[in-house]
Order: sequence, then structure tokens, then C-alpha cells
Amino acid sequence: MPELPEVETVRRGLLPVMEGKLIKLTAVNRPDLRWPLPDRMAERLTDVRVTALRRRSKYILADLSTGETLIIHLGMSGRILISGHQVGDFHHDHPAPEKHDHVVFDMEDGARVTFNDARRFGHMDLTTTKDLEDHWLIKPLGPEPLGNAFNEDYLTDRLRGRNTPIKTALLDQHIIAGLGNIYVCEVLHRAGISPKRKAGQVSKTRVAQMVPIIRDVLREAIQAGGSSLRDYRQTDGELGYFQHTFRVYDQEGQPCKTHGCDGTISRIVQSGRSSFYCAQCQR
DNA sequence: CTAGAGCCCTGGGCGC
DNA sequence: TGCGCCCAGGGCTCTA
Repeated sequence: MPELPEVETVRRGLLPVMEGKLIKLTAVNRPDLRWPLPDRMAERLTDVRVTALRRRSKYILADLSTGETLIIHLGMSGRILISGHQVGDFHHDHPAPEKHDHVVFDMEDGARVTFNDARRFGHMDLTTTKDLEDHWLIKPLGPEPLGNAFNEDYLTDRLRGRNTPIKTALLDQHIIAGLGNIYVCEVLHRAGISPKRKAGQVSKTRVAQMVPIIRDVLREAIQAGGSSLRDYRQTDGELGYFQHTFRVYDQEGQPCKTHGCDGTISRIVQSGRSSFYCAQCQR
């Protein structure tokens, strides 16, 4: 599920519950997610304050008063639920624990943050905050698509000479960090570029067009997530999943939404993942 | 170096 | 109701 906009929405939802707050107790219910969890993780996350809650690509980063940073990745099925926080004058009870509740943070004010991940492609790690940029998961990441380092010159340079399909290149987190299968499909549709086109064969003009399209698609999705948070704050529940309509993703057989296009959305498989696109207006 | 396949894991949906 | 198969929003590692 979670691509950059969903992770950002989760982060924003966690802010009022975690940032500046003391984690009173952390329970770690299994030794591993995708990889083994850090040694003594529960102890290292008990009686520590979260000084800042940040995001890098699809990672949520919790800086701690101990000088460490907790790195969280939601994988495919990772979800974060909040319970027990005060909403107005109403206090919600904690729901019964569920299957795949792997890590549970109990905050000083009674809020509970539960990390649930059925498929366990998610991960958590602890690292010294000052060494975060050198962490093996963070270091190889490409630039943030919403940041200044991501621009026309950069993208042109990284796509030059590549024989891999543009779809695969945009999914490569070493080139650009944060796009996933859904938003890559949406970006290519808006840009009118076939997912099958070789990355190195996308014209300079269209690479330049892609940069603001990528930013727009992500910003719009973050905005949609933000409005879902307003509803969410009225009640306890799960962060990060919000109603979102896609123009091509999962729209196989539907008419293309491009203005003036009478094509139909088709689905193909590229490096094991579905690509949805319109063969009529994406070339 | 590059590109593609395999693999990690669970659960939902569908055809029979 | 059960079984087998396909599919899923990610990404590291291995192979050629």
C-alpha cells in the first residue's frame, strides 16, 4: 500500500500522538519483521522521548532523546493504528489486540500506537541519529521527489542511456525515492508516456514535463490524505488509508480519462508488477 | 556496470 | 465449505 503520500499521511497523523511525547513502554512481539529487529529493541524504546518525527522516502523516522533514530518501513501491508487518545472530552478504550500486531508503543498520555503487518515486508531498525544518512537502507536512496535535488537535469542524467522501461526506472528507489506502482502508473498516464518505452528513449522535453507531473501527483495525493486525517481525528483508527480515485491504476477496461482520448485502459505485467496504461494516448 | 527473475510472507477473491 | 490458483500498493539479492 504505502507510497510516499500514504507514508506522509501516516507521519502527519502520528505527529500529535508521538512528537515531543514520551514512549512509556514498547512491546516487541516477535524477533523479526522482514529482517531481525535490533537487539534489545523494546528496552531501547522504553522511557524515551520522541524529539521529532520525520520522513525520508517511504520511511518514517522517529528521532529519540537517546540520540537514536527509529526507522520504520511499512512494506506492502504495514498499518499503524492509534487508540486510547483523547478526542475532545471522550476517551477511547484500546481495542483487543489483533493478529500481526508486531510492535506496540504506549505513550505517556495513554495513547497507543500499534504497528500491524500481516505480510511482514515492513521493517524497523534503530541507528544513531548522526549516522542516519549512512544507514544501509537510507544511503542508497535517490533524492526526494518534492525536494530541490530532484529536477530536470538530475532526471535527464539518470535516465540517459538506460534500456530498462521507464516504468521500471521510476520505480527504482535509487533513482527517485518514494514512488511506487500506483503513482508511477498515474505519472506516466498524465505525461502521455508508455510504460514500455525505454527510459533512455524518453525525449528531453518529456523528461522535463515529468518532473512537475511527479510533484503534482504526489502533492495532490498528500492533500487527499490530509483531508482524510481531518475525519480521522474525530475517532481512533488506522492511519494512511484514504479514499483516492486513480485515473489508470486498477482501471483495466475502463475508458481513458485523458481529455479527447477514446482509448481503453489495459493492464500489462512488467518485472512482475502490473502496469495500467492507455495504449492510445501513452506513447 | 545493467536488466530481469526469484524470493520473502499472509490474506482476499474467484472458479470449480 | 473447501481447495487451488492468482493477485496484492515493496525491495533486497542473486544470476546472466
